Amino acid sequence: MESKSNSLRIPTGPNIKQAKLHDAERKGSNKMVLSNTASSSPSSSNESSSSEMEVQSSDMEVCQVYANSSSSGYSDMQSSSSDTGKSRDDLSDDKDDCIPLINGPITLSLMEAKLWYKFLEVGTEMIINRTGRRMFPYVEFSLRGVDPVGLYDVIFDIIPASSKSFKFLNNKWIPIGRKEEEFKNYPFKHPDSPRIGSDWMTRKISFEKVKLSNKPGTKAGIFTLHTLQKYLVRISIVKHERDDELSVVEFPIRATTFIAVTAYNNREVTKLKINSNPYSKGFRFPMKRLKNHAFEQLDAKEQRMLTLEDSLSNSVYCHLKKEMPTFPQCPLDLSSNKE
DNA sequence: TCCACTATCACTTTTGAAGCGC
DNA sequence: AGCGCTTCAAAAGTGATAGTGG
Repeated sequence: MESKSNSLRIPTGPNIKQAKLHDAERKGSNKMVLSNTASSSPSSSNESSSSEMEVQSSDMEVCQVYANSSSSGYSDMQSSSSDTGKSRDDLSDDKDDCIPLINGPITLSLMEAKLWYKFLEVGTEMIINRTGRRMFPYVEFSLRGVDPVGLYDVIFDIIPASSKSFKFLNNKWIPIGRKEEEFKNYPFKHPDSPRIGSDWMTRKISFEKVKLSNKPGTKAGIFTLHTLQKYLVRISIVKHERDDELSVVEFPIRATTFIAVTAYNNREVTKLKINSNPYSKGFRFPMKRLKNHAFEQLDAKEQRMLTLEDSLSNSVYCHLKKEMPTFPQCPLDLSSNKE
């Protein structure tokens, strides 16, 4: 077990506990709660003990999702994403979605579950490239039910979600053939690991800076994936026991299932990313870009032909207007638009 | 010809150093 | 000297797009 590096291997063997999760699931939540039950499953321990293990779609059904009745929408995304130093009381607004047991079942509350589900409904795509591309949405969660004085590592991993590779045909992803053999990836330990349980429970745990690549490498926090294959995120809570042994509870998060691509295939995914990712604000007003660049390169006749109406009818902005007819529900951050 | 992939572009946000006042 | 605030430029992020190559 390597303690200093962020790269490590999840131990295998009888100490691994697969999180046994209920099958209830409700959508529309802005947060998702995964909870293990008190008992571990011997039959599942062997199957889940290896990071190389392939998780079939049926395995994902063990994920439990509780609903959050308070849906905060787009405006909450940025405010919640950057705050990792909240006190326990500050996190108490999570209680509707958690089983607030100390020393009881471990509970993991995924933030932005509503956003994750929006992507999941259209088929989440994550861009991968040579240098590594960040995930968006990224994985952030709070933890409950761990031993307050126990020492824990929190580990992020990406595992296959299907034995197939996929192709985008007729506006949907369809399975074709078998997937390629997986690259060797090492689980990524949270930089703050190890910490005692009470520390983990009083903060949001974020893996914002994890990157996805299609070029094999050994840099911590960059996962090498195959394009057109389906993956999902698995979080492991590793407890350091007294006798130097480790016990692990794993949370494969079905809502994070995505297909790795080098360019977006589904226009709906692109629109969702532009709407919700702060770095993509530059694409929310395509007329501005058109005016500044391509438009200037046209001659006068072409400029006249390319009217405002024509360009708007093909723009992302137009799609947004159709989907968001009432201004207050518009996800665009108009206040930050200098023009 | 098709399509996955790459490099580059213009844009925004984030970050950190520098400057300033108290 | 130390602290807090503001400003500004560089770095790092985004999707779009044209070109490349298998």
